[in-house]
Amino acid sequence: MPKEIDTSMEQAILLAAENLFLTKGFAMTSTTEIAKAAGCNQALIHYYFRTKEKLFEAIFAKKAKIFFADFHDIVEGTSSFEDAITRIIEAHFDMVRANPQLPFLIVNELTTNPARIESIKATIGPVIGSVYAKVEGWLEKEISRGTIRPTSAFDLIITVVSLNVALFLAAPIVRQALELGDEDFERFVDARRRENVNFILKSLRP
Amino acid sequence: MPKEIDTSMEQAILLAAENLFLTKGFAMTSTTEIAKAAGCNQALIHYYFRTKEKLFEAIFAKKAKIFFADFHDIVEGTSSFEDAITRIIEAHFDMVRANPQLPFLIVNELTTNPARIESIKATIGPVIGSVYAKVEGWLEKEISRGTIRPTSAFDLIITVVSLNVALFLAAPIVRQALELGDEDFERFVDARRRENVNFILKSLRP
DNA sequence: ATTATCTATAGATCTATAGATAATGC
DNA sequence: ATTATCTATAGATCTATAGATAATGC
Repeated sequence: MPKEIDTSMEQAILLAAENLFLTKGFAMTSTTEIAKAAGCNQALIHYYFRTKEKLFEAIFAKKAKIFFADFHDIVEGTSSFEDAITRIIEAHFDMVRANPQLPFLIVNELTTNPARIESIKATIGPVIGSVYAKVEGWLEKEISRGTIRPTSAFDLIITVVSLNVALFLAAPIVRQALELGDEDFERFVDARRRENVNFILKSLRP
Repeated sequence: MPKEIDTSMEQAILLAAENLFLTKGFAMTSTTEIAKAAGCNQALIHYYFRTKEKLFEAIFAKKAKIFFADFHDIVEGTSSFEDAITRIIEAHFDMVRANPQLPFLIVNELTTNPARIESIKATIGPVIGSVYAKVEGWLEKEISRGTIRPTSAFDLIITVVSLNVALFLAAPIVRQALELGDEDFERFVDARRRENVNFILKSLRP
């Protein structure tokens, strides 16, 4: 027996707000617009969330957590180093691909409102810390074995995230500039997924 | 005899608007705010630029051109391939570093207002095309010589831009999360400049 | 005379709240 | 009784324009 879908208006507001914030950012989205998309009047948003800011924070915290987490599961069950690195790059890539507007939202809101960084630090700090420790352990072992060149976990992680995230930040631009249809665009993304893995593995050779 | 600095109010408005748009984006900046920063009243902005949108476009077109251009000069006077690639990566990096908020503005405005992409395509298209052709020529020669592994100019360019730009998009976040002071941050940026070049050169080995 | 700058204001938002009414749970 | 939803509106913007005044160039 599947759980009933929550059709409460509170959920409808959250969903509508999520979509709008993701595509237009905080400043460009009005509560009137959210209400219209959710199918209620504008006052109800304040009944449930008190302010637009609080509504945003509820969504942002949840989304940021999704974006930065999910690694614990991936990092488990490693075989060879190459395999482990490949899987972690691909997992990160797939997560960004499943939430393609999220990097934009995160960059946008953390840049324009730095105070938010502190508030999500407590949530995501431990996750990043644990991934970092794991990657560092792998690297040290492989470097001492001579199977890869000396590299810091810090630089490797920044490189992975940069390559994966930049693609989706630039996606709307690349897509329109190159006039790619849906299929062409998917092919392009697939190719870059392989290329990112390839690039990183090649760069790690001793 | 140095040329007189243009102290006209029109220039003051452009400058003030540039700073504000770069740090806060289009939507979050009001014309009242711009006027205050420029030292005039809000009506004068409309006297010179008619609408806030047109003022933004004047700034955006100029900045986007700076950002995408500047390569012609760099690409000239090449020696070895490795040297040429190194210089082009570093030149791009330095350009982003000199305009660290620009990637944010470009991503922000081209994502929320895709119509703008068309309008800057004519300006930057030729620049990119010429860089692309040059890089492609280099790659073909080196690949046939066996000095680098097979790679497309397209992928290489995307990789360079991704690594260089992502750093500055994430800079405010990284900086606050890691609690870096000005000096620490500069060291971090310098290290990444070397690492980006290093990473790309290593990845190109046959 | 022409151009630059100002004051004042219209008209269109937008967020948030007060207070009325409808729906729900005991 | 309590919770959910609505209507109406206050108060604070914000962009853009009209029309007055000051500065400049001939």
